[in-house]
Amino acid sequence: MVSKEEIIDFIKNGGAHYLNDLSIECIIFGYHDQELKILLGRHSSGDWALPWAYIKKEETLQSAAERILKERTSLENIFLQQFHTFGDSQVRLAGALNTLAPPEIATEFGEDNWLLKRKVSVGYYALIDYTKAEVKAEFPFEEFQWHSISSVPTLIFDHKEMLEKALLTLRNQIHLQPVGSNLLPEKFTLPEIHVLYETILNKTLDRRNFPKKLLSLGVIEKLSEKRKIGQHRSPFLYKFNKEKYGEALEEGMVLAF
Amino acid sequence: MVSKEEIIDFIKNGGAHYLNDLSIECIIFGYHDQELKILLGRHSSGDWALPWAYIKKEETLQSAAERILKERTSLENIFLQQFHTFGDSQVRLAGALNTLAPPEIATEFGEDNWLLKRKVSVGYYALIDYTKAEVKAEFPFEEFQWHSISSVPTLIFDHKEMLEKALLTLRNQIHLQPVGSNLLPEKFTLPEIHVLYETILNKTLDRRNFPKKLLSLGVIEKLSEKRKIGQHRSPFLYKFNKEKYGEALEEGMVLAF
DNA sequence: AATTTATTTAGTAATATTTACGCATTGAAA
DNA sequence: TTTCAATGCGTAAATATTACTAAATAAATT
Repeated sequence: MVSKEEIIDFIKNGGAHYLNDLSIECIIFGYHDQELKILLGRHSSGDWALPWAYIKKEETLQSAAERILKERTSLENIFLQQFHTFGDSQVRLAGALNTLAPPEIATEFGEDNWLLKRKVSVGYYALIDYTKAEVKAEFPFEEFQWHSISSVPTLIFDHKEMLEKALLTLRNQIHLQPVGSNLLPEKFTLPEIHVLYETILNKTLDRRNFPKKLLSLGVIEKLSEKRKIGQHRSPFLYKFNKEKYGEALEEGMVLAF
Repeated sequence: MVSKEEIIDFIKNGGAHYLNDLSIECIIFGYHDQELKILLGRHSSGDWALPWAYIKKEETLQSAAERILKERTSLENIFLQQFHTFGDSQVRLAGALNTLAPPEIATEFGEDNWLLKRKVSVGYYALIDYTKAEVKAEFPFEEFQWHSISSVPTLIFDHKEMLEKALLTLRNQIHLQPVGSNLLPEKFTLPEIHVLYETILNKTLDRRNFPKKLLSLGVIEKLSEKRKIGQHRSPFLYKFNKEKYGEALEEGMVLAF
């Protein structure tokens, strides 16, 4: 909970502590019920947005992104990737992007207030285990919610474009690095990872051929354990082979889907 | 040619015209004599660096990068790709990165001069036809020279890391998009494109199988024209199929090498 | 003029991977 | 007991990749 005095102080004096020309936006992907989801926050104005924050003058980009992530989800040591820096949209160039700094701020705090300056944004995306995230909001957000990427509400600023670019990057990256270790629980089924890949790639993959590919790489291993799913045959559980997965992340691979 | 007065004005008052927390660095790749080369500039201090500049407050990132490129090579409408934003190295955090602003500037122009502030850098790489570049220098550089990527001089700031990251990005990207259209002349030989790919990938590709791959994609086409190379069999010339090449850039492809 | 040298062209064959697809097993609901 | 549908477990054909040799070429050398 942030008091009004703290908000005013932030607006007036924050420019001395934060980089004035930059912000960080974080696209937080989770996976649940065979849907890729993103974490969105609602401003007090009612607008939905990606998680974002300013960068402290002495803070690295990476640690700033990690801070945002921890503040929103309570998670640490998770997969976090810088993907693009945005600064060219009209909304960013105009410098009128900040719901913290409505028009009246120009009269109350001066036209050269740091919040009225153009903000270039360094975009990161994170892949997290949905079940482990403890979502929490704080100023300037009132609440956060998970949304399926197939039903994203209207987003402010250029956040729609940012989300699209993050998805495109993830979609391309999937050919060069395996994905899933961060999004799935430790033990998962073939249908779960299958649908995850189909969701990211936005295409249909043959249910009988797809597992052969991952197994031939050695990034996943079959367990003897099964999961009861009700009135159908119980699927086997699988886990990631940390060593092979790590090698595939490190050295790259090229997978056509 | 920039006068001393202009330099002083730039140092004193540039902060009102340029983003204070950001710069742009440009890795300009060319290809010549079967070597990948980069364009480097020498500061008056003797240090070698990547081409870089500040971003005007009203300038988009893309047009700033295009401006740097045109100023250095006289070229327009060329392949230019943002690849990573850098800000976390000690040299950048310390804010002591600028050879324009040596220690005495803190006394002469004040410790809060815009040039002494930390600069986060948005990195772009360009792929240009070496034969078309008209290289020219201006303040703060004294001269520019092409260097083979296998014999790069010591670079200031974190420019070595930036170059490495650009190469890595290019190396990864080559699996998702064809490369060469920007680096090779309109007509080229198989050995030329073969060595280009080998140089970027840093691995050996079979001389007999490699062309079949590009031909099977349809991105290159064989001409009936040959190029005399002296005391050996004249190789055929090839050209890019603009349509197929454009499709491969647009829709992506996945090529293992 | 013949021979040499080395680059390039033009393949073939073996192997690996991908693609397409069907049938059997399973397990709760009907 | 039967039904339904998800999952497991394949096989076969098509395609791509990999490994590699020999022929053609063209100026230099003898």
